[in-house]
Amino acid sequence: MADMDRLSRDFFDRNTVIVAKELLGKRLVRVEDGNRLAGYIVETEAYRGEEDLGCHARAGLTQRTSIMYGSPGHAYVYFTYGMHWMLNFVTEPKGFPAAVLIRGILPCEGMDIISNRRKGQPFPRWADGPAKLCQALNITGSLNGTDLCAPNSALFIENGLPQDKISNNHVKVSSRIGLFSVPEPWKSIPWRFVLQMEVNNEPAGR
DNA sequence: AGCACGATTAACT
DNA sequence: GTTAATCGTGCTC
Repeated sequence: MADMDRLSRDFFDRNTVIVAKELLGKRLVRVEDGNRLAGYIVETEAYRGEEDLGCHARAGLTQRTSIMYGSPGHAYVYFTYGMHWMLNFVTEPKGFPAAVLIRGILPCEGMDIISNRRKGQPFPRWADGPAKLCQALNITGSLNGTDLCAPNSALFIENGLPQDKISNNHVKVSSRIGLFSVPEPWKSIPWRFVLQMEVNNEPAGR
């Protein structure tokens, strides 16, 4: 039953760092024109609260950050560097601004569409970056605010790999990427999680 | 109104 | 390793 596989709001309504780690191995699903595009989440980062000077919420409540102050289980999609979209999931109770940045997925469904959008790149590197996966799954600002827990949502998460099947030995923890002018301790806080997967050089099931 | 910079990527030396 | 591409956001004047 695919619907029982979908993560509910309770999953996101927890400490952001725990959610970021437990999102590893889950399956991100994008429904577009009736097609399922999907991939296993392999890299995440936690951004947590106004005191986290790496988090957009350091600026307080603004039009852009308001989604992070809302209910957990919604998509926060923002535009940066004049050309790239980034996908995040809002976490923690309403009123506390926090989100998990999805930094990489391993595509597993909709391979033809994804590979066409990522021309020139070899599998499994079609979506190994926060902007790359948004391009691969056609995620833009129109999906900002999407409720991941609503029926018929264009974006949601499925259980994917069972949590107890992911050994801590396969999860690499490090500081977050790209925070050049962010002061310590936020610059080095170990809130990045990477799932080390064994991957063939060819997509499965083709 | 103007400015500096960004949770990046691809292409280059 | 270095750099251009390219524009929304938040801050200062």
